[in-house]
Amino acid sequence: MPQNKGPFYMTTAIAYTSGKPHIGNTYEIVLADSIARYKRQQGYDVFFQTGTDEHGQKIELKAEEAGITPKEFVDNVSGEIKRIWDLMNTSYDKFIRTTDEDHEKQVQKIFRKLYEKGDIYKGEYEGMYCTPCESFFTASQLVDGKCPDCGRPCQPAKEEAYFFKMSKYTNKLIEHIEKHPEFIQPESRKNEMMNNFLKAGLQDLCVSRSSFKWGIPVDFDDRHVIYVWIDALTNYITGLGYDADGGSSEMFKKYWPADLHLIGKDILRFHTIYWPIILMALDLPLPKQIFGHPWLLQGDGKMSKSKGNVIYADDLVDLFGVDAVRYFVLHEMPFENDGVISWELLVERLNSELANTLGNLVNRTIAMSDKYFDGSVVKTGADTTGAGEDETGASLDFDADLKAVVTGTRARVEEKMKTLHVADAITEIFALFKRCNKYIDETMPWALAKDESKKKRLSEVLYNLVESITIGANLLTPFMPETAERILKQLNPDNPKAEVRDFDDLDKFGLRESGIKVTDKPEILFARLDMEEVLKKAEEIQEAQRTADDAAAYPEVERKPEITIDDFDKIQIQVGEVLKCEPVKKAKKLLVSQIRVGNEIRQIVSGIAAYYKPEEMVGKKVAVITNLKPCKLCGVESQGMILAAGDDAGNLSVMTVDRDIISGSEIC
RNA sequence: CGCGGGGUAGAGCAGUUCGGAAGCUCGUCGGGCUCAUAACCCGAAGGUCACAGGUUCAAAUCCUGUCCCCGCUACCA
Repeated sequence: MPQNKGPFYMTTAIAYTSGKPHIGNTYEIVLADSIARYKRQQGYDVFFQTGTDEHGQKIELKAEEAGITPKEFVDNVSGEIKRIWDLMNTSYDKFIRTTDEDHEKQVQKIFRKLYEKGDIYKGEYEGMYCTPCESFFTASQLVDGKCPDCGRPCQPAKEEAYFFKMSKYTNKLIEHIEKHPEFIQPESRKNEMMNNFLKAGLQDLCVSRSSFKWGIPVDFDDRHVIYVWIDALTNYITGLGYDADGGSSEMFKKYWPADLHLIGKDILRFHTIYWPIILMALDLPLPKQIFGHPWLLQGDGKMSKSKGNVIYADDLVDLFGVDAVRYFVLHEMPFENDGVISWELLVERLNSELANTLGNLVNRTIAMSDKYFDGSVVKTGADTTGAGEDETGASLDFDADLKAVVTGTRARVEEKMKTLHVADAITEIFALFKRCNKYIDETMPWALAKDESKKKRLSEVLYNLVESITIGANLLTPFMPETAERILKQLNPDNPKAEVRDFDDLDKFGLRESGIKVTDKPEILFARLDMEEVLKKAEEIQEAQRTADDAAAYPEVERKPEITIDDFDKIQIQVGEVLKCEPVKKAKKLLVSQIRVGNEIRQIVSGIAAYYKPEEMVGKKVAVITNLKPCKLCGVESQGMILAAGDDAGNLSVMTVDRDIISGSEIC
């Protein structure tokens, strides 16, 4: 056993249970798993936690649509997520659910503790309120002065809510981040957080909701449920057995603070600002590192169900196998930038790296051992030491060169993994396998086999190969555990465990016992796949998705309550002619138009810059709401609103009149 | 003048900290080999290192300016 290097606690984000995770979500758990396995291999006492985040209004609504209780809904989805995590062969030690009883209990205690401490206070949430939705929105969330969810008008209102005093801890957090440059990774993300939030000053955070019920109630005020921040983020400590009243478990004492929170770059703010501040308020040490990984994106445009191009892990596993999918997502992801996945790329990688380089190497090595020595790989000592150089000056000491590459790989992998450059670490391991292929070419075992006097040399060559592959397979274990195991099993079918090495020994050459037999039935590790066949199957999968989601191809619009003609009559819509249109400075999405409505000229700001060029707008006769209260957007006054239709796929069309009609005409 | 990242061969990327012969993987072409999964090995072609200036014996790398892409932030009445 390797020596114990101490505890190592790492987590992934907990997945939100609103639907089945696609391959992009799955990437995170595989990345985390490879790190966890690697750390274990190095000798750390790893605790690896993942799980699901199950509360909130969205889930309440989805459950209602499905006609089941929220709990039934999240049980389903959480089960599905866990199934996919298991399918990907991930070695988490704990799968926490925010609906777990002990988690809920602790969250209530934490909330109470912070309240008693004065860091959470009861205040008034001021904002725009949508009565039917029972929801508050900030002025900036409103869409044309109306509820962004249902589109009905909102009124300014106040409501009781609990707030967390973020501002109290801002300076302390800034100090911490500056003192610990490794705290937020990659570094570019750190700058975003510092510049966009911390230096600008933090507002107090609203940590309760009374607009929905599906959450953990505040135990001393059950009209409120605890909002996501304290509910979800605290899973990292409740999962270990933290107790706000001082009765924390031994596990907690051993593993906290976490060594690594692995999360998507989209939720960095919550993990690098809110979470550390919550911990400070609880007088707990901060996690050592938060790594915001990039995203795995679809090659051909954005993933959407209606396009039928969502890639799910289980479809990929069916076609390629678990380790090929693991290899792909781990190896194809750049460190800071988003990576791309497509069926074509998968096939290409599988064929060239997994089948050709690795699979074929193992196969040919075993085949030769069987053919020439009946599988018995004996170390004879007939090496190339002192072989000198060829006429071009290149070394003929192939063995020394091979061994140098093989034994040096561990250090190179360590170097890359130190900074979580997983893809680069894998590249190093494959360089080892490539070197083996080259060694075969250099030594030409088939030629040695023809000369009885070179039998000893041939045996040594095969031993060196088997030993090199053994080391490579051991290094590969964290990333492709199943494959590594299959390789070792073929190299020593009677006692594969004997070939599992301590990490510390992976820079030593020659530990394999001489004379062990390799398998006499080599199996194909990765079969080459035919691109056309795969694409055909991919098309079938996509077709099935489209069919299943035909209904979803049309936008789902939430029904608004019935209104009378009098209600409608309150809104004045008129035809307006766009005279002039230009971008709003300092705003990417806004255009400001001068619009003739009858005999007056209105200035109207619209969020359509992504869809229309200013010159395209000029001359259009559009529908304009003319009795909307004026307001300022990005410092520019808007006196009304242009009507437009938008769909989920990101298309937008302004409403125009289809015959010539004079500007100012009323629309009703 | 909001903040940050990026623009290097057909594709995907490294190299920029600290200037010193432009590299890796895939693809293409040519050769070698036949143990092996039409696999493996070697070689070649292919780049004004976004653009324009500057510093230097020497710039992908440092400085100045410009253009383009992508995040984050804000405004989507």
